[in-house]
Amino acid sequence: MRIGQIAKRAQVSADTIRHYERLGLLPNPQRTSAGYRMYDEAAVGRVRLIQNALRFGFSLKQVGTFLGVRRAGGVPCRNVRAAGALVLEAIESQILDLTASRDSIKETLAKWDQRLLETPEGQPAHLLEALPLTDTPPRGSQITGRRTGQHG
Amino acid sequence: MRIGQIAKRAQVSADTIRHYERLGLLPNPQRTSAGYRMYDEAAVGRVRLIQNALRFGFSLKQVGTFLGVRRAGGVPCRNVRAAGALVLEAIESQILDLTASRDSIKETLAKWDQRLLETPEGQPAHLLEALPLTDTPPRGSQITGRRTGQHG
DNA sequence: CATGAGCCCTGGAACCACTCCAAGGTAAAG
DNA sequence: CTTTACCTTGGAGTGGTTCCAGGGCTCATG
Repeated sequence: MRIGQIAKRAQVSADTIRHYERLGLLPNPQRTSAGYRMYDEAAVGRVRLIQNALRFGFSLKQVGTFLGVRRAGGVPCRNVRAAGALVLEAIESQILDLTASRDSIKETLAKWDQRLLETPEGQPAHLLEALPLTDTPPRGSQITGRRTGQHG
Repeated sequence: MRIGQIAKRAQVSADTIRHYERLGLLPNPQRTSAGYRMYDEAAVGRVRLIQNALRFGFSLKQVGTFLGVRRAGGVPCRNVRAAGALVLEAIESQILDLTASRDSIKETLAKWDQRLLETPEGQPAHLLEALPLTDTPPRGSQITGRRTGQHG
């Protein structure tokens, strides 16, 4: 199979497969005389494994580490389990953060609507100045780049 | 004030301020003869406004648009309000996604623990293969790069 | 054989909001 | 004069793709 076939079967783009290869997550495939990548069935499984791990919340780097251990004859399962626990923690704290954000945003929108009612059309209502104040330093993003989950 | 002062007062790094300037979100400041940027009080407010807008969930690009309208003598408030509604929608759908993810992750971890119990130490438990299946295409990330919220 | 459609190749830029770096200049204190 | 702390610039890095230009290949039809 050529890259397009594999891509279709694994529900990713051909670019994504080449990307994984560049990062060393997929072994270098055989090539035709024209330089085309040629894959076998097992390749679909490897791509899907990576996708599943990403959806779970692992980073490509982590997946690469696990796969590296495995290729070296090791058994990464304990590491995988530990990393999974961290993913869960991160998600839970994100949910808390987002929930708090949502509440604050709702309040802000309500405040804005009132302000807009009190402001004649064409006049500035200064909504941006009415944003909640910065009272905590904006340290550390924690979003690891999760994709839309079909986790459940 | 020099850039470091402004940065400290607005709780951001000097790099961030230069970044905003590069993007046109902050006006080009006056310079000393040595080329140092010099700011007045109002600059702190401008930086904080941007930070507040980011925390709310707007992108720098959006903030730039709003500020551009304003600088052109316009009144972006209606646009700001509409964009705010979209931010709320996005956050709510993220919360739903993350909650579903969390549940699935918990299940997966439980499955893994059982598997690990049944697997002799040093043997592969194949946790990665036991990840939930890819049944939906992984289209579209939606994470807009939100930072840790102190929204409430 | 020529043409076109559809696939493939490579290396690199783009996304976002920064962050960090090198390599150098400046200011103020001891 | 030295040290320390600040400042300057342009550019690269983060993550997980996606998209692009500019070219080559394959196969089917005219």
